[in-house]
Amino acid sequence: MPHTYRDSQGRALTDYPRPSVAVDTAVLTALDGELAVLLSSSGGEWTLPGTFLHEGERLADAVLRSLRAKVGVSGLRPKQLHVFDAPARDDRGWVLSVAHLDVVPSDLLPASGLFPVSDPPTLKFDHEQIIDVALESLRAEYRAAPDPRGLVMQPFTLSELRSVHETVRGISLQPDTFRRSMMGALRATGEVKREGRGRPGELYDRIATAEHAQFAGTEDTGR
Amino acid sequence: MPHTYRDSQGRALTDYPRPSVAVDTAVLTALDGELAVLLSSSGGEWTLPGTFLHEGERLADAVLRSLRAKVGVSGLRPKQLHVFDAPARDDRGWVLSVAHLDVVPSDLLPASGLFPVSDPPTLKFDHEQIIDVALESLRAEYRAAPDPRGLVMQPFTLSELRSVHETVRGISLQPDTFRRSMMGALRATGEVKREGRGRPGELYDRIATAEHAQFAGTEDTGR
DNA sequence: GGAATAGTGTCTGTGAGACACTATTAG
DNA sequence: CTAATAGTGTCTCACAGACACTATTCC
Repeated sequence: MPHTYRDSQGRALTDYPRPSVAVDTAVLTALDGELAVLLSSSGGEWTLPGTFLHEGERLADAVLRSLRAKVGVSGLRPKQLHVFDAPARDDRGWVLSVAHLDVVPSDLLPASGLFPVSDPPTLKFDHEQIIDVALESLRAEYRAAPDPRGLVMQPFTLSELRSVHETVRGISLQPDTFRRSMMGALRATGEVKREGRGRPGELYDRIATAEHAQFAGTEDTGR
Repeated sequence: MPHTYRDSQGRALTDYPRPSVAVDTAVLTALDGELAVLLSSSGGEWTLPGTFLHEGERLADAVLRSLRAKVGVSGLRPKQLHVFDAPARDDRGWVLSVAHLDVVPSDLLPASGLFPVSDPPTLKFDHEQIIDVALESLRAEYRAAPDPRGLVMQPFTLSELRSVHETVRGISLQPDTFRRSMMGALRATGEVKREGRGRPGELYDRIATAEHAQFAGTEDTGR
């Protein structure tokens, strides 16, 4: 049994007031050409899925636990975003919230809990702010790599990849510029995808060792 | 007196185990053409200045309090970086640390506590990691604006500004490219600075309304 | 004058952005 | 054939990077 630490006044750390620490996660996904966020409703109010941090637990593990419990999804990659610390942000008491982002293909999520990020319901606490930060973070990730969160099944055509980028960034992109900006980070499989009319698209994989692709993108102004 | 919240098991938030929450701050400054970090030594070990979060206190205020107490500086702008949450990171118990960055002109700091970031002493906890994150964050800020942290006294010449950028980024920059990249975010005062030999430099202010200056910079390869 | 520092003219290469063109499929 | 989708050629513009030049000061 380890000794309990005592400070110069002979008090243990637990003799001082401590906050509760929660994790709250913006689970984002692409649905019908729009980004959607997963919400749960408790007591007539909408919130992001979250939980309190347990003793000896990592923040990322608390996120995974809360998602398994509330949504039944696992195997994700939580990314820590920001600590929300306004003393009165939670009416239950002194609660810090460590906001996280995670991304899941929409078919693993319950459709009933998904709301478009462009028009979510009113949320409790500071959860609307969390969604804003998560959105900005996700967009930054997709500016830097072809599909860092695995929203497209490999292999994919450039149309499919572009469609995901348009969804994530909320704008339409020019096919030619998009193609050229991505090619450096993709590997051709040699296969093609025949589907419907038109010339079949070539299929690509992401290059694993990707310090690549400073993709900046181009808004399609609709000429 | 407000009611204490009780959950479905009739327990208050404080009936569950909670971590202590600390703030630790990498206070960076420019000293002798190098970035330096402020360290304090307690019990033969070097650490970043930090403190425990008090009840009802904002994280940023805890940072300011710790810097006033340990360094006697105030009026800074702490930026939250990341939560370090390894359960065993602090041998005193379960302590989360919210890492922060702050930047202070070196003449306000005790020279005895300043160490070059390129070669710091061995630090306790995960504080070396905090310095790394802080460095990256500071460099990103200086890539985006002329002097976001006020390391140069206004008005300044382009030489002075460039010198600060070279210090922050740890490389030397070409005067011509640097000048052109900065001009869009500066306002000429019409004054000049006469000092020593050579043509006097024109003096500039930062443009306050700065959504400006996507400065990327140029390493001087030493032709 | 010479040395030192500040600032400009201008060429080159790269890459985003845009538009028009060619290529390959289904029907 | 036409319609539809995929992909390329190439022009323009902006800008980083580089080098050489001019400008203004002190000594």
